[in-house]
Amino acid sequence: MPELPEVETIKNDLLPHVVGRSFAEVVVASPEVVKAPSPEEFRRGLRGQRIRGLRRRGKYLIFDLHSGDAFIVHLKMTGALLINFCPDGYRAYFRLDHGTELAFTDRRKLGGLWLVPDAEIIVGKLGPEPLEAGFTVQALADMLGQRSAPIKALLLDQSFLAGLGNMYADEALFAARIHPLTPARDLTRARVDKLYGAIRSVLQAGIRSRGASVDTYRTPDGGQGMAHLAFKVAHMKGKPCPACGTPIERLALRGRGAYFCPKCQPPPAEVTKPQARNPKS
DNA sequence: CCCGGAACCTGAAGGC
DNA sequence: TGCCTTCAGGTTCCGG
Repeated sequence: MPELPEVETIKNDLLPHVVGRSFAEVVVASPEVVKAPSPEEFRRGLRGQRIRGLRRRGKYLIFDLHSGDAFIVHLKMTGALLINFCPDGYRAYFRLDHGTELAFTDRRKLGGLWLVPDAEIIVGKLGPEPLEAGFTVQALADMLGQRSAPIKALLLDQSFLAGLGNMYADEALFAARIHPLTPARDLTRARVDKLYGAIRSVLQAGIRSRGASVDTYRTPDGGQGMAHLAFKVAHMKGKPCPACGTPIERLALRGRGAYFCPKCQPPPAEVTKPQARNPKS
């Protein structure tokens, strides 16, 4: 499940192979992965274009082209970009002018490819980058403001903050000792400070470990990341909390699994006693 | 504007 | 053994 550290790793690995190259051949094997324009316009429009740069924004991978167009990839859950290796069942295939081959694979076909005249059409609505200098602890405090949504729902909202996904959100909340259902506006400033540091440190650790290879995540050379080996709560239901030994619990939040330690991350008051709300009293 | 839930997609895993 | 349900979750859309 590529989140910020996984996409950052892929970007860094691909960078030396693609910058300055141009697309010599474009094959779309699964038309449904091309989101814009039409698959045929995409194929014709991308062919011949030269790559000026490659960057990451949130979980999007952006190939900036000399024409000003942008070729954008989102891997969603099961997508991968492989270099010089094209497995059966690939969704799209790209050959660059010096012979480098790129294959886009995506078992579940949730991922997407775009060719747009301006990258901002796709990434313009994303929130701030958590690892950039402009994202300060005061900025986070201001963003949380009077929001009543559960803190974890906000952390997963890409227009709120770009790049965190389910795994790293759970890890950051554990590191900051915050229950995932805590209303954002109920966080004390001390908690916001801890959360800010936790978000940045779990993402930086994830990048250093080349991402987390749960499910089908692969680096462009087909290798795996090691970040999941350091996870403390994500996907650890029933396993002992590394801090206190209490079994990790899972609750459903917005259709996602939220993993947390019930002792280290005590629930907010309203969640503790839902049955106290009795109309007949 | 804000919030929550469903849908999309496919394969693995668990329960009975 | 086999069938059924649940889980996995990034994003978008819809309804209150």
